[in-house]
Amino acid sequence: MTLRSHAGSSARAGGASRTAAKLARSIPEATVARLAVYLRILGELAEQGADTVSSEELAAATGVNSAKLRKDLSYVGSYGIRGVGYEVVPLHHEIERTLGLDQKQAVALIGVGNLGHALAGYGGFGGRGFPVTAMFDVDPDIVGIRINGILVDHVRDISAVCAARGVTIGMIATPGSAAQAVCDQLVDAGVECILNFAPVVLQVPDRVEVRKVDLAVELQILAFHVARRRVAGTDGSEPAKGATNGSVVLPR
Amino acid sequence: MTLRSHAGSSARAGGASRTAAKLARSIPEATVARLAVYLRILGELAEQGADTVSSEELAAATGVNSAKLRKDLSYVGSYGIRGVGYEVVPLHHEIERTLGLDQKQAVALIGVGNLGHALAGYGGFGGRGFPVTAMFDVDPDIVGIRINGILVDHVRDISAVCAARGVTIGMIATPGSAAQAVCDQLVDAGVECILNFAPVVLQVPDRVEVRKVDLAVELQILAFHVARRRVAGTDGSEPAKGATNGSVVLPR
DNA sequence: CGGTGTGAACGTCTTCACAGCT
DNA sequence: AGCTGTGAAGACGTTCACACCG
Repeated sequence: MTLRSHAGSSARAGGASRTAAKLARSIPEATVARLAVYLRILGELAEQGADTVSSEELAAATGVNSAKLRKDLSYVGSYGIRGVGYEVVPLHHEIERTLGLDQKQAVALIGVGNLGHALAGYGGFGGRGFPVTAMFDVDPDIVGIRINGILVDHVRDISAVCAARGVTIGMIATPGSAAQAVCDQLVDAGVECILNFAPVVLQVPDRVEVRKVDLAVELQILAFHVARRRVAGTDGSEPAKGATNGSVVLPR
Repeated sequence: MTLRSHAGSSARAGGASRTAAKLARSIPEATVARLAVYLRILGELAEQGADTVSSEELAAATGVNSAKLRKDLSYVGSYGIRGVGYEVVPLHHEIERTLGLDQKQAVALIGVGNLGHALAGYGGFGGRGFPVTAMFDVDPDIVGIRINGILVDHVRDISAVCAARGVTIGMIATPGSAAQAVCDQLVDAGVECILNFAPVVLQVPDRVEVRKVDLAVELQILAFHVARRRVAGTDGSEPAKGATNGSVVLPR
């Protein structure tokens, strides 16, 4: 079986999308990530009773430029009214459908240590269509307890439990040393999407999608920017409105 | 003061890099993120006593293709030996210097709830040049306790304490409703880099760099891929080795 | 010969600018 | 008149392929 490895902070590695490329509309990965952000703001606007938003307003609230926002929304369809803006509720609904959030995804959490506890308690999951449906650990003090009503099972039962409960997404929050073995079991259970918090590059078959969240990497990227400012900065010169290239000046 | 907002999952919004663009070497943001990954693997290789690695080997271990890896490394300088590979220790050292990791960064953590606790206990920080030097919360049960030897202060003292301890990076792990106020105080204290875990788009002055880690967004992106497979997938057709465009086929 | 370093080609994402609808 | 939707242009990042060096 061909293996594909995954790296980078929150990076995708590639995959499908050759089949039937012309038949269906195709959405850039970058757009998908932003749609999720628009969705949250639209939800807030709906709660506040707003009927419509202009691309300019929604762009300001989500921190993107309005042309990009309009192009992003054009991928989900034409839900705007020219001269007026977008209808909040229909647009919200349509983005949800586009992201596939109308079907709930059962999530498994592996590793119930510090981070795992935090993830288990994170309200943004269950409340937003991602009920944590299974939990696993190896620590005998943790296996058998209940968190949010979910029994923590032993890691050795990952395949059986995940398959039985129809888990579609796995979150790995184990130490790095255990991550690959846990990942292999998830793959055995048929899980095809994995969110990896462990600081290792997982090897998975081509059909499995891995996203990585690497806290140390995030800090290192910020450290780079701090260092850059130390030398290049201090001059107070504004980078000119709208300067948005991703490059950066080296410390030396 | 001009405000700039930040959105997206782990996204940068733009900024500097117009000044002296030709004078210093310029590193793409995407490369910076990967350098941090190479660094970790190089550390492991060094521990195992490896002297040299080829681009092919290091690429396999970090999950990127070898051409990209060589190009990335060319930004830090020529530390490879043709016909042999890269010397592990000198390369490791040089990447550290390039990322600015030779100078330790004092980190402040705001919000010591579930996630905050996990972040405080995360070994990858202190051990890797990012000592958590200050912690803040509003909960009277938490203010005053010590975690890893660090006293948790009240959020109202953010500016004073951060300025006094030379904090350069702030991590916001508060509920969304508190995040902007906390962020404003960090900015007042002179902090210019912020890692935001709260599900809000922070408004900051141009000089401040924000990175966002949004767990709900990560899951939504994966959900999108699950939904995509449900319709387009199931055909088992391999996407052809090396297919790596970021596009994706819509559920409908 | 083997593997790095890099110009050039390619593809993707972003921005611009305006036609066209309400 | 105002704002969306989108082709076209531009910037950026990735991949290719090979010259060059050890």
